[in-house]
Amino acid sequence: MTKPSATDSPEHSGAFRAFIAQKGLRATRQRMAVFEAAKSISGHYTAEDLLRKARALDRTVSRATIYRALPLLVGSGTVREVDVGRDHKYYLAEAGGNAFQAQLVCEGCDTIVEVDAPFMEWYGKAVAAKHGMRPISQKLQVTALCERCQKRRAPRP
Amino acid sequence: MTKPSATDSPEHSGAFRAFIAQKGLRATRQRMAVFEAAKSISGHYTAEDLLRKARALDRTVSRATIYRALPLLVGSGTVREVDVGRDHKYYLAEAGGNAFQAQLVCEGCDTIVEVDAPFMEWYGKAVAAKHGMRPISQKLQVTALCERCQKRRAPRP
DNA sequence: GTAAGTGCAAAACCTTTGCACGTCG
DNA sequence: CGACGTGCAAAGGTTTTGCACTTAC
Repeated sequence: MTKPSATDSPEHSGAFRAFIAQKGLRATRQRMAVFEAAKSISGHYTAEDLLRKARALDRTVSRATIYRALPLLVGSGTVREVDVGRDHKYYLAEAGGNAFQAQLVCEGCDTIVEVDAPFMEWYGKAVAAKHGMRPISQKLQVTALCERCQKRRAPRP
Repeated sequence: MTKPSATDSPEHSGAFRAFIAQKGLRATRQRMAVFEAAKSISGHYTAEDLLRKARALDRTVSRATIYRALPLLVGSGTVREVDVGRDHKYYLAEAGGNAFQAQLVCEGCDTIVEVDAPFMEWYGKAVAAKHGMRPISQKLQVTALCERCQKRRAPRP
């Protein structure tokens, strides 16, 4: 049943290798381990999660290397950074389609749901333009309670 | 020319006094100084800014008191918290009209512009409902470059 | 060979918290 | 008086950084 997963396809690192080469950087063992780890995690994860995964591939990966590699992963489009104002940032493997996405965050369990919201992109650009500003990025975040958390916690008397 | 400002009207603290009394808390000298300071600052400010202003009114106000008072100011509707993912949070005296506002943030100088975006509120609620979640709050943030920063920094070769 | 990269540990940074003392009601 | 509030300073927790050693190219 398990059809060949894309996770272990070595050629997937091509774009990333090209990105770092073009910047005059080096494809070190640790860097590539972080890259592979980042691609292998599904859903949102923290820097600490990534460290664990990367260490499973290469024991020598340190926390500093994770934090130094993350901007490269983001810059190369491998990973997206998701900051929902929690104590730590989240990261997410970038899907193929680059549709603009909003984040639905459950206040009870911190679960994050990515939601396509193409209209937001248009709206954000319009707002920036109206103020004479050149738009760079936009972010819509909806805090809510998921079904499970609605039942678990009474909304307070 | 200077028409009587609302800043020094003592009765403006009424709502805040009622809020803390209703919670069984006390209207201490320091707490009220922080309140007055918060109302006197126009535009966005940090906790540190607030500390300076409050100390100008009452030298005994400490940083801890600022951080302990801020949730009360927010809870009473005196102040709005604005978190745009920078190193520190910003605060803003709550205006009368409670229209939903988006934040336009200049990436170059960190200036924040509040923009009315009532449609966003509706949109956020709809997104949450579509996923069976009960909406609590939403936040739209547009990162951009203001005119001055567009000229100052070349977009990098 | 040499400049970039790495691990380690300490630093940085805003914010929170423990404690003993003050003070509002 | 007694609980709530305060100042001080130290702790917290993620991310960054300085330094000497490695390593990719």
